[in-house]
Amino acid sequence: MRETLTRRELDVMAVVWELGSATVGDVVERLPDDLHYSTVLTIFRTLEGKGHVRHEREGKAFRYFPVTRPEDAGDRALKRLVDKVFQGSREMLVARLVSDENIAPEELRRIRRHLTERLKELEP
Amino acid sequence: MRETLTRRELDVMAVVWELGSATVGDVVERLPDDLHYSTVLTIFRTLEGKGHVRHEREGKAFRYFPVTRPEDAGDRALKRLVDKVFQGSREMLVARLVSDENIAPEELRRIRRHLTERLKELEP
DNA sequence: TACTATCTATTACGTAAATAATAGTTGAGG
DNA sequence: CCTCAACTATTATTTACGTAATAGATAGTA
Repeated sequence: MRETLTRRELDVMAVVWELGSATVGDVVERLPDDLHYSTVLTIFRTLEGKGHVRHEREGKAFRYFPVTRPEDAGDRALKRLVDKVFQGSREMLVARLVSDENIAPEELRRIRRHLTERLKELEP
Repeated sequence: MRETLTRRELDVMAVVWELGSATVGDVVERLPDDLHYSTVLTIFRTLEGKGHVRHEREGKAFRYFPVTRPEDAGDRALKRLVDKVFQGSREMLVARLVSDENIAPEELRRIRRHLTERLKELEP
């Protein structure tokens, strides 16, 4: 249940998370590089084996539901990124994250507001 | 030159970035799981093939220098993370990033300050 | 200059990942 | 109730990763 996702598996999970649940067909439709139906099915079975999704029958097809939340995968990836790429500095990471020329000021403000809230939690 | 890094390659690049440059020995020393000398050498050759490092002779050994910067790898990883895991929301990413119980308030303030600076750049 | 410790180069091998062909199953419409 | 399109199950192939053994080169030192 705590197994790491490969690139392709992440692609599929992204769709499942976004839609809330998904069939093989849903995923095939959405992924840009068009994979064979059976390819996606194989990936789903792997994901199920790893405990990231479960399925229910729906007509003759399977519908897959997420078991792990995106946050779980995200936390691990973020930790790795901070450690290996940004030399342990969360600040450096955020700096890069907002270095995009096209970021909306409103988005920056929202993020800043969130930090303020978080500060209040830590220092009541 | 724009090729993606595998886990192991990232481990090695992390050392190169941190030290500014590194020999095979440097890397073997620092990586926790002790890899064989020739293993690390192989990884360096792959990295060189992908354009992430170059080398100069130093005595009889090679010294490897980074060609790509951590920011480059970081930007790609962040984009992927935002898109696939955090459904396009940078805010959600930051929220997770600072959800750590042990984060220092001072660090939060530094990040917030940075956002303020960035806002000034965008809205002079 | 010959020896030896330390490097690089070459080659190999097991495992995991990615992809898909093909065989078997199912359910809805004629 | 039979058929066929749409699914799942099984099996296979190719490529990428990770790791290392071994062979060949090099440079400092006795």
